[in-house]
Amino acid sequence: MVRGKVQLQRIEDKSSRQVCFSKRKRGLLKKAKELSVLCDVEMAVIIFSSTGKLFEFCSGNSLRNILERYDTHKTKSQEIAICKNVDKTKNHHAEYMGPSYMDANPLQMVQRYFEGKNIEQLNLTQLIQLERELDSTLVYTRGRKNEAMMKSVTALHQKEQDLTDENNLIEREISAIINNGNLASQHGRVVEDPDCVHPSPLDLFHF
Amino acid sequence: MVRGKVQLQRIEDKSSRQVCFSKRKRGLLKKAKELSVLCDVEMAVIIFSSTGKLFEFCSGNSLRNILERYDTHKTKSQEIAICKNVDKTKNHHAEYMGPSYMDANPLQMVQRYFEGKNIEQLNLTQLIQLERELDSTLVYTRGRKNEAMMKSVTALHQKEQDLTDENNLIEREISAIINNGNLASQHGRVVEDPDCVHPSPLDLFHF
DNA sequence: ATCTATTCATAAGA
DNA sequence: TTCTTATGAATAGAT
Repeated sequence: MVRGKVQLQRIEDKSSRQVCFSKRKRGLLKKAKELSVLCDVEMAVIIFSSTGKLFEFCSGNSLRNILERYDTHKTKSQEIAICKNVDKTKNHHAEYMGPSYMDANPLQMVQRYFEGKNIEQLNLTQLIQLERELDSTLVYTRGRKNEAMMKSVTALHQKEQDLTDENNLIEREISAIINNGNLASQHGRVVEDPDCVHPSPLDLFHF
Repeated sequence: MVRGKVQLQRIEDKSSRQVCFSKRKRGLLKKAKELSVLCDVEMAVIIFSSTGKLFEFCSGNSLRNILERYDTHKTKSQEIAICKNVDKTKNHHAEYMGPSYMDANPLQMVQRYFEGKNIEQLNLTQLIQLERELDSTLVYTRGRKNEAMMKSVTALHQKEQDLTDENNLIEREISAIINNGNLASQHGRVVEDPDCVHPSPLDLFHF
């Protein structure tokens, strides 16, 4: 940006690139801190240098918290949209199922699993095992969820196809009726009112 | 930073703060892009405005990938080494604890949570919710595990220090004994066999 | 690492 | 919100 502005492309010389990284990283982290303080926002910056070293900044005291908030935000906004669509089409999915097991806090699930034992009391070996199991279960659940979503999508496509076929059929029937009507008119020499336009078959459907 | 430099503190006027946020966010994201391109680094920026809106930047095409790399970086390298040490040194952690809750298949946990309902029978809405809850629980469990690991490490360091001190003490005692022995030999004019070398004090310990 | 000529970012005002 | 502008900041290249 100085003494002849630089092009926005990878600096090929390794040493210059390293120097530039060092300077600009400092600048960026400074700007990040300023933004978070001046404007009172929650934010995180994660940088992996080309040598694999990690640099980070976060506004509060826990980057992990921000990542969790990010996850929540992302999953919520996505899933709400998907849920809405799915539930609109297949709303027997959204039927009332008695007291929802889902209302429990996630931790309550673990505690129930450990038959009331508080997670704080588990030792390291137990925690490692629990982590591994939660991970597998999460992976499995994701798989099931994706499968369920794919089924929904397939079902929707099928429904779409069926409706399209039905529409075509009806359209053809209507055309036939109209044509018969025209033939009948012509045969009976009935003069048509020019202002009276036959509606297109498609106009019969409300979109 | 201009027309009288600003103080690094929260801008109290809401409107000014909003304007500042908008401008500086743009600037920061631009700088982030420049850094990632010029210096060819992997990076992510996550910003939540005070109104809760999410803004993000990432160098590649998936912020999620970067977050995973972040997790890996933070946990794996540390924990593998720690796990080995911990279970070797404090293996009362691995002691038998009666019928292990951990022996259950991860899925059994979920099924117990759903009171016997098979996960295959859950609908999409339930699966999405379950996924979210497992995710939170996993994050929480990881946090607890890391905490436990850090405690173990601290304890190990202390133990290491204690052992080192003890070794030094013993070493000094042995040296003293050997020196006394040498003095005695010289006084009694006993001819030493040159092939018979006194072992170093350290050789008394098996590593 | 330090210096300096430039370009960049942006606070304030319109 | 957007534009303009004066000025402080950032930084590429040199040392």
